Amino acid sequence: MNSEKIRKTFLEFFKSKQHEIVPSAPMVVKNDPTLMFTNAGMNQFKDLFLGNSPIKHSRIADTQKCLRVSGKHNDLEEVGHDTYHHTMFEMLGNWSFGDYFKKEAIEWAWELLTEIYKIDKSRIYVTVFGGDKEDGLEPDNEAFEIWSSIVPKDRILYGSKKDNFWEMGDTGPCGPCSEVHVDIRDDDERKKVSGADLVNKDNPLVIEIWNLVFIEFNRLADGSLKQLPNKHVDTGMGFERLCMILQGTKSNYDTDVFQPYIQTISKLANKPYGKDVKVDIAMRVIADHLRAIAFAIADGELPSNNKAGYVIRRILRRAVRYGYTFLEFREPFVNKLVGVLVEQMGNQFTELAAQKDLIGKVIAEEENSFLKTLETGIHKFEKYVDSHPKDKLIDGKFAFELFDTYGFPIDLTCLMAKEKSLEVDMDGFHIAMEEQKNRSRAAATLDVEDWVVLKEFHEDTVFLGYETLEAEVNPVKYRKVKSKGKEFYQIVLDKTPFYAESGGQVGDRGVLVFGDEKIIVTDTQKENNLSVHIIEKIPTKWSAAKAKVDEKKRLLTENNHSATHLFHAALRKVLGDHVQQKGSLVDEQRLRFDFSHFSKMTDEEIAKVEDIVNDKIRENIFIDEHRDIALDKAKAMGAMSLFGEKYGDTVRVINFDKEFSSELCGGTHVNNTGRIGLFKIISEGAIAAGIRRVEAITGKAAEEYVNSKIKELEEVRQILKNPKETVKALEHLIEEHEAAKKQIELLQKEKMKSVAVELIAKVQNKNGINFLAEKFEISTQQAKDLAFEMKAKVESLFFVVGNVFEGKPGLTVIISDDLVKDKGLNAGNIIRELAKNIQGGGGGQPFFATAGGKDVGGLDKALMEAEKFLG
RNA sequence: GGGGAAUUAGCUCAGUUGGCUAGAGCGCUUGGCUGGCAGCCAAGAGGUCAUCGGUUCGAAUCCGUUAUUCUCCA
Repeated sequence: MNSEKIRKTFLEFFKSKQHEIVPSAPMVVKNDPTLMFTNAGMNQFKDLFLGNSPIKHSRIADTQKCLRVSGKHNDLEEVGHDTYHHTMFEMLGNWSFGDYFKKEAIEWAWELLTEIYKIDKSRIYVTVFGGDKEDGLEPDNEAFEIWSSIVPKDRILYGSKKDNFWEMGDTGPCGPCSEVHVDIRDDDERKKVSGADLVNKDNPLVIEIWNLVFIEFNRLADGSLKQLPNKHVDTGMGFERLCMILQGTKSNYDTDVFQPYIQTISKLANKPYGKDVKVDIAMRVIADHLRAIAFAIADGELPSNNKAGYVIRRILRRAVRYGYTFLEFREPFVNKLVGVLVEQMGNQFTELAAQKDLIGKVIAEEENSFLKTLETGIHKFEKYVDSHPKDKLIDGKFAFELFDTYGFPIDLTCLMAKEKSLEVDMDGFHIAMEEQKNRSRAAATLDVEDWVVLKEFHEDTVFLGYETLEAEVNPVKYRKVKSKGKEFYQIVLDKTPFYAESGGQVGDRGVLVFGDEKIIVTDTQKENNLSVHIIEKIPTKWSAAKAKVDEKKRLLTENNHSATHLFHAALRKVLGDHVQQKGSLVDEQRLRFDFSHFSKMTDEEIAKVEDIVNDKIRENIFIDEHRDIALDKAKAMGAMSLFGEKYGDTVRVINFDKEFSSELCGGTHVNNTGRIGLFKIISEGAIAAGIRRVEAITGKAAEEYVNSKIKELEEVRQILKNPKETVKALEHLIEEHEAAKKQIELLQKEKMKSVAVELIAKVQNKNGINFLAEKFEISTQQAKDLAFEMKAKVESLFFVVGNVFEGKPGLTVIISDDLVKDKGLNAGNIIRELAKNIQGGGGGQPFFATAGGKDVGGLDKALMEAEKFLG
């Protein structure tokens, strides 16, 4: 059975059991401060488990693209070394929200695996939760009973809290789970050791494929467990492992999911797969990481230097590093695999096919920049080795500096050390690393207390902000958050006029009035589906409240948001349909829009886009808003949707002239475009390969901007005495200025030359030294020129220049090379002595030194004194 | 969120304890030579040493600010 069929079979099976099949949520998570990437199938249903959102379908199944690289589930360093861990993987899952529980979940799992997929029953082992004293939990005998009616008791094992009690995070929904393991060893191996002894022992051939979680508790911040009102089922089956079992291979990487990449890599590297362990690992790492990076980019997460973008960068670099070290790639290569990836997965995940060029380009750019980083690291390393010729051990601190500051991988440092018969002090490295970790941990304490519930409420907060900026509302729950010594509260309301930050539009500010007490709302944010108002203090007495949004800020923000839609549409008209939104920020001051496009926008293109947008503004188009339209229908109507954005079953469509601009959008907008007033682009630039960023302003801000530019130009024109052609006049002026500057420099040098000629006559020969000490009214730079001029003209010269410039005395000493060598004269030492006379200090090299001082009166004395150094 | 670094000619980068008349290679301009794969030789142009402020007689160099970028950790 090929992988595509396996996936389809799973979804059809659960459809036949009355499950709603939903699409995969984006792999990159937005609106959740605790999570950067989807790391389990249940992520997109978190709000359902927590009771923050109402349940629409009580039975759901899907395949979810997941990424596990950081946080609780961290598999990154394992990937590639074994045959069954991945960064990016698909998780097949079925869910019950307060519907069926253990019995159906277990029976259906068994039916699908043995009846449909026809896995050999004798190879299956299952585990159930064995209880935990600390949490006061009994063994899960219920699950044991259900299983024992299906499988022999000797293949049902009790497991520990670690393996059989599933938790979402430090707090949140959790419960006992039951895992299904399959033993795919050869028969003679199976005879020697029972599979039961190898379950959960990290044996690559006795593996967990399906985890059935029975969620019935909520873990609170104090560590205690609270029974949930409803019981849920949450299951997850690793798609790649399932393919391995059904295709009879011994490694996930030998299935049709990964083989196409490995074969292409093998061809590019000109090395076979399966002959050398290290080469094989490298190929697996690259095949795995390629998928993770490409999916992330397709979801709109570009490699960058912080947060989620940085995680993507690190994954890519890990792939390049393995290719560099073990496959001897010296040129970018990962990007060459994108074509195979699109062929392989483009059908199921259309976002890949649609953005093939962009993905390839971004990866190639990243590879190049990392190869450059490696080069700098090698440079630093060699410099270190050269300056420590006697050492046999490379300082751990230096190795850490290379790693920490220049991003040079530690294993490469070790490798290069080995080539020079050196060793790296790994203990020192690890100590430095530990210090770094402690520092970061100490700084990252975020203390979130449990919610205090004021009113039982399990619906989504009703958003009133499309119609009104003021409303009577009821508080539902609140909690205290401590971060970096600052304390604030988050509060949830049953309904609210406050817009919570999302879709690029910033959150509203305003006030909540409880009785006669005013509480300021500093921001409104979204945590998954929850609208959270940030307040600095809670009211002394809880009651219904009057919510008022800061109107000025909101209206200005709306101007910019609507302008963003017009701009997006105009961009596609001018540049083409390859333009995809890659990021957007809209606040009361400006709008920022990132989009895919492969070259700099020309001045003409920018002008044209501005023109179209301003035309549309003047057309005074009324907003055409559709709420609660089915997603399919909205797309069929031609509304633009974004890759990497999570949409519900029903969406909101915003049209400004539906032939021109139609977008799926939850944000707030102007009633008609005329209110925007004026649209003006103020900057255009690149932020990554293939991604451009434009910033623009609207309304009064745009007017003020244009006026200030005009005023500036007027001022320039006035200064230039109102010429006919301002630009030409200015160019001419600058040219003249440059020429004049050169001329002055030249003249000064000339002048010093002629001064030097006159001075030659004054030079006195004493003890074979041509000596002269004179005072001038010249600048320090001129004194320098004069000194060097004399040095070129007079042999065996010892020349002291005293100068006064801007009221300050200065001294310059120059000595011919032969005197420095033969007589041991040292200008640096001499000037230190002389400078005392002018209350200054100085220094330089043996043949040339300068000094400055404060006392002009001492200059003559200093010049007199110079003579005593003649010896 | 916390730490470490970088920013010098069009490009890639040197520049030691504060004082080298701010440098190298590549590129560019001009002239000359030369049938040979990055031709050779000579001359030359090109710099707000990221920014603003401070310390100092003197700052590319030391201290602080801002901006941008890199990098590690969370």
